[in-house]
Amino acid sequence: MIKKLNRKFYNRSTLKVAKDLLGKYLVVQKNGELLSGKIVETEAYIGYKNPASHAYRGMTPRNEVMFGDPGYAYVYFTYGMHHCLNLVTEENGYPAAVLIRALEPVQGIEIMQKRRKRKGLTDLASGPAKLCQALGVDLKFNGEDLCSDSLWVEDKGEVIKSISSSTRIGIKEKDKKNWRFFLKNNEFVSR
DNA sequence: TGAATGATCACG
DNA sequence: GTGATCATTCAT
Repeated sequence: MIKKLNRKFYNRSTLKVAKDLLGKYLVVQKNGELLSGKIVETEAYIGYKNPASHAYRGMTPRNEVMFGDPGYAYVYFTYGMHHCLNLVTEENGYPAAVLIRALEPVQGIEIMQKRRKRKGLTDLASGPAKLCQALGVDLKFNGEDLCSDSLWVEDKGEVIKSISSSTRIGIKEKDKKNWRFFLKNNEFVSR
């Protein structure tokens, strides 16, 4: 049974949402294209006290979506060339989101290969900026409603075997929180 | 290991 | 305005 995750799903503990998203399917529908992939790796960014979060110094024009209602997309541009996709969690006023770090490509693989200029499967969406390039996600998706018909997550009833966790990638603070989650022994996770 | 490449933010 | 920084990727 396939069902689109509703706002209630996102309005929960960010760590729970980050883990529950593994094995679900991210879908992007745009310009008549339908692209999707299984979520195999996520990271949690929670609250304003954690220096690793964009929300650490309070609300700014860039991160304001993180402070809003759950179930919306937070997309940001970084390193002068890359986009990253987050799904906003928890109640309005509390800044938190789950970074989607890697997908196993499922639908629209030829389009992804063309966008990524890569032939195989494992290199199409095995990183937060890679999957945005593959799916065509850019700043126009910032603030997009995940309960809409252009960007959403589906539960196909898939049962997850084993979840591993580790420290988050690419953040320099010595925060030892194991807030990165991924499917064990999955070949589509980053690096 | 380091270059690419530009938006963002704090500071003043 | 200015300068440091950056939840990355790819080629060397």
